[in-house]
Amino acid sequence: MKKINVKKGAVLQRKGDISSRVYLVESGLLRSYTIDEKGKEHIFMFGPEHWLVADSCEPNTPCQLFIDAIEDTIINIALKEDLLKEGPDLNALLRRLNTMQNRIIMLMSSNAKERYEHFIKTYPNIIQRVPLKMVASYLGITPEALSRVRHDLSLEK
Amino acid sequence: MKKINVKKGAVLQRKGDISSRVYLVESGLLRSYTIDEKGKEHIFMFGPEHWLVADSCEPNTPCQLFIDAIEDTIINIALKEDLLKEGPDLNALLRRLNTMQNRIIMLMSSNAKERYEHFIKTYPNIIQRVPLKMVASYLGITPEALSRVRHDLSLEK
DNA sequence: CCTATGCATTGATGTACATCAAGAAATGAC
DNA sequence: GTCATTTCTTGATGTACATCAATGCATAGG
Repeated sequence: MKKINVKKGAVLQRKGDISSRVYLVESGLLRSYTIDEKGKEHIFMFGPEHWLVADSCEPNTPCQLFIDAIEDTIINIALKEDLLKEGPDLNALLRRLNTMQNRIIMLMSSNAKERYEHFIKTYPNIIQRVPLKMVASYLGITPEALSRVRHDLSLEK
Repeated sequence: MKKINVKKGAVLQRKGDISSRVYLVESGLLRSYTIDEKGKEHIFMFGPEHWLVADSCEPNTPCQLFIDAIEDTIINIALKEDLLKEGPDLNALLRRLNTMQNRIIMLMSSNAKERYEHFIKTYPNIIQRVPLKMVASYLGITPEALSRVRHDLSLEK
């Protein structure tokens, strides 16, 4: 468990790396994302303070995710093996499963506006800290679409 | 850990239930799915033999998923608490996280045809066992769209 | 301070997929 | 076997969102 400081923009892990590192965010903000064959970027998750950020790849297989810092960030680095040995935080694991389950359901059942409203409710503090185009990438829509959703919502009030 | 037989069509769990049961499939096929506010059904996952099927809801909160049997199925039922106590299968948990991560990436980056091809590659044995409309529901597209994807693919060869 | 780069917005157009509707084929009940 | 129900396909139309392009605003670097 090694504590380090990373500067905004620093890349901790690249797609294709073989790594079983896990990053526990103490302060700041990480993000994990992938780049598909068409060159498009998709944010998998944001990692604000107290979140665990990691690629859930199998041991000794190439990672699918890039991980980098959106803000200057202080992280604790651990290895999956070590976490597993010392008895991992099972509740954290369950919570993570739950988060991912919600995400999948949302991606399958919601349109752009619903996704945005859900995001705002679930992560009210993230929206002020990242450019909107990253929010769009997380939601699975384009920045243009997000801009229009926000415009429409502002009219409704 | 109780072993039971369930008939095709039997419902093991409903959305809104408070349940921390986990179903280990010995033979047969389960499915978990949700029904959204618009009344549309979305299959979250299929559970063929040796899979673990469960709602990843937090303890004592209502489930989001229905779980039922697509075929006559033999399952072992356990409680999450018990599994946690006796040291859960961590590798299975990691594999599950990986599966869900892949699903999220797929939903964000792939079109209907790519999703279908990915499904065929990943679950080659499921496709013969379920109606295509369930495959469509799993992929997040309509049965009509799936039918056309399959038609186009058959022409390509 | 000025300029370059990235970000957000807006409009015009394109497209993948949804929806609706009808018919054919398969499946199941009796 | 026959009838009813569900499933699958095909066509016509609709729509949410993507894409492309232009412009105004910030922000950062020299």
